[in-house]
Amino acid sequence: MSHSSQLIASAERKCLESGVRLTSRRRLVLRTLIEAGGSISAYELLDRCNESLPKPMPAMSVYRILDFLENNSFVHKLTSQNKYIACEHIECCDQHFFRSQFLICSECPIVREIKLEPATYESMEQTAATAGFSLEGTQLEVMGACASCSSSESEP
Amino acid sequence: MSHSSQLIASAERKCLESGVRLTSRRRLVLRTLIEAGGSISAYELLDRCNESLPKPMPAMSVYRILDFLENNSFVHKLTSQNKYIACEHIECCDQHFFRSQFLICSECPIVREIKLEPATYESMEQTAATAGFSLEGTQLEVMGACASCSSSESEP
DNA sequence: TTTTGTTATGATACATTATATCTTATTCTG
DNA sequence: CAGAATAAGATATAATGTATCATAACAAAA
Repeated sequence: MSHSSQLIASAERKCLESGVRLTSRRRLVLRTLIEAGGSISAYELLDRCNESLPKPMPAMSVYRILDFLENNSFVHKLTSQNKYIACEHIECCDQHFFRSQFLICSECPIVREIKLEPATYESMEQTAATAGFSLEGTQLEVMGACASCSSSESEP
Repeated sequence: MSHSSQLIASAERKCLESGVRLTSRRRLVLRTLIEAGGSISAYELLDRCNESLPKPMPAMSVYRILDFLENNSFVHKLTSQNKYIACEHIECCDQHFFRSQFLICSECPIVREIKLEPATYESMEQTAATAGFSLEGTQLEVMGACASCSSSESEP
């Protein structure tokens, strides 16, 4: 069973549990995004989906489906990039019980979703409090160089 | 002297020092953004600028000018919002010597730019390192409720 | 001070990202 | 099956941002 099929199966299970429908369109969008292996734009995703459809789907559908997939934590929007990425925790026992931090490589398409350390979050929270702000379900997006890009940085 | 004039004067001084030109268009855009008192979109900014111009300026100009103002640290782009905001440190002795954290109120247009605590940054850096990422000049944008919105939260 | 090069802006077209809205199809429920 | 609810299609348009070529303003050298 391929990696993506396994993830789709998990998503399927979660949908059943929560009583929402993972229709064939939604499955296609999710699978296509998973197989993209990184973040892509909604229109890029649309194009790739349409390659496997006899009749192209309108852009509106992709946005609606992305909405659904986001609400069900199968997909995240990288707001700083206007791109979308499959959640790295589709197979986790439960929905996200922690906050995410996205490490976005500025050289290549790699994006890693990692757990935002509670200590980091708490210290941000405290700083915010000094300005009278109380943070809300924060998704952190930070730029950087991934392992392979930072090692090949100074090559010919 | 009004608050915005004071800031413009500081910007003027900094430009002189670094040998770049704060032209009248650029001054207008900066002043308009300062007077907006919060974050606004490029087109909103364009419209407001055009109100004080005999002949409207094209959108392209605003984007170019925003580029200039960003490069000179007079303005920041809130990438998660596709909006722009005047820097809160235009009057500081020097260019940004620290990283910024933007606290964006999800209820009202208030945005506060505060210093990202080095400890917070370092702990993020460390977490990132476990995924092989090295962070690059990170601007943090987080959502929350500002002081006045969080206090009036449960009112009629 | 004219000429020349650089920087800034104008003008125009277009690309990209996203939403509104009305209609049709599909699926669920009684 | 009827009717309700949900999902998807179709179409139009809004919002955000960039490419590119032409012109204007300014600065520095001749």
